Amino acid sequence: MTPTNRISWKDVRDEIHEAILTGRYGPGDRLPRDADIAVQLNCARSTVQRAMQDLTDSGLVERRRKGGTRVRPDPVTRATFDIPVTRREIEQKGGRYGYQLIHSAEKDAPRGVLAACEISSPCRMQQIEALHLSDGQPYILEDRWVSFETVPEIRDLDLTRQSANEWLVTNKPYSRCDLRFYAISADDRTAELLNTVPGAALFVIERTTWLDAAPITTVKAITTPGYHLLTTI
Amino acid sequence: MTPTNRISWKDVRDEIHEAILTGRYGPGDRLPRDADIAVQLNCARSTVQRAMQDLTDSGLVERRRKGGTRVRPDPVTRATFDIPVTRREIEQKGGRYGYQLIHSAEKDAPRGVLAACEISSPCRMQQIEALHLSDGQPYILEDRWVSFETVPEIRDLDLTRQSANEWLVTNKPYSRCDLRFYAISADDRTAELLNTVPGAALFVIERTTWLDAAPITTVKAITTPGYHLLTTI
DNA sequence: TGACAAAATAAGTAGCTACATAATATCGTT
DNA sequence: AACGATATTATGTAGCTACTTATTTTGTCA
Repeated sequence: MTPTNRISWKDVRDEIHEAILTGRYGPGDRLPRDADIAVQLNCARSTVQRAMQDLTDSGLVERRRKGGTRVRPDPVTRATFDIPVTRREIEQKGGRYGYQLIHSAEKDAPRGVLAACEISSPCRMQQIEALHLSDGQPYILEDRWVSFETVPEIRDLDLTRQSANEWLVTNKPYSRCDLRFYAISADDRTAELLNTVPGAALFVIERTTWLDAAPITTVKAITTPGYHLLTTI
Repeated sequence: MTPTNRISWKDVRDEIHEAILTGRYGPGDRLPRDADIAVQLNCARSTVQRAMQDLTDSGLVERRRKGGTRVRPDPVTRATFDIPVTRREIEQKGGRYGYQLIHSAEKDAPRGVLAACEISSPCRMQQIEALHLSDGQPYILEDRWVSFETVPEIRDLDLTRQSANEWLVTNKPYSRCDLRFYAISADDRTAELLNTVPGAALFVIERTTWLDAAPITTVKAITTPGYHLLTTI
């Protein structure tokens, strides 16, 4: 008998979450200590600990040694996004993926790129412009700069067949990644490449990756009008 | 003697991460089972478990019972964003916060709002338009719809002094939150309110919150030109 | 009163055991 | 060979103990 009357850490988490939702604990309030909650809910402290860790990760509570656990006084909305390889993103939406290299050349990295990579001295990098297509229509225009130092192979890669996006992601794992989201107005050239009108509002995903302190690549992914980025549920 | 030669789960995580970075395990490869790693690194299986959980959360590996652990074959960039209350966001950037109610009235919720709230039948809601200012300059224009059913108090609130953003966040915790990011072109009215030119590209953060199945509010936060959203490090 | 040292406290971490659960692998039967 | 029942396996979870660490509180002395 006794059909799993054990309580799971998710139960504990939901219980506490519920108590915050119903206002039993408001922003800034201190929660009972783990050990007391454990006794009250008849479970082990480690179970409460796991539940609390989850609530901390989701930004709902703050924990400090000796200070105890309290509901965050300045609630934040914490959201997680998954940004897949562009090919997969298009295929998952049911589109037929297409790829087109526009341009690839060695150049002096401009100021903005150096800043994104957090390097101060001038530097030559490989600039790659490419278009990702869904069902033949432009989907994302990527403007990428790749560091020779971290990715020497980039000189000899055939980027007409495989995108740098895909090659890098499978061959150059990173230890740090910064993302920036913003909007730009399409200039004439961008508009033409993306098959839209100059001045159109475009959503931009900018990403820089590093291996330890060394920058790998920085890329500006300019999306077509109507592009929405959603939280992963 | 023996000055903490115990190995931490973060050490284990970094060790495995390192092994993936250096290519010892590539996308799709299967890692040794937890127990073996534990023996190899001379720690308990629970320590390896914790490390693996962290690597799973960051999207680097996949774990399946009996199937074992493998490096994700389709690597994703997983990013976390914190979106604070607008007042705090402005203050943290060193700006002086200002707030201005533009308009508040009961209305039939339009299609888009109903869709965002995932409700099918027509519904009356409170529409609130307000402007958040930084150092007297427009910063974010918010177009908000609040459900009477979940938030009956909204009828009697004085929104000329306190923003709905702030009131809701401290008084109506949510159990679910969806976010959408995209870009729009400023129409004449938006441009005037945000003190910019019609056609300017604006970054939009749209957010809908629920308490269980019941929608609380959906809000379109239209930012001023130049707004960037960064990952939290 | 103020400053500093010592004690107390609550979370964090590591280790162990035991059992649950979900996949997969195996084997026997038709 | 195809199928289904069964065994095996690797991760998931819960409980316990012991110890560590950061932080606050208390206490003592100048």
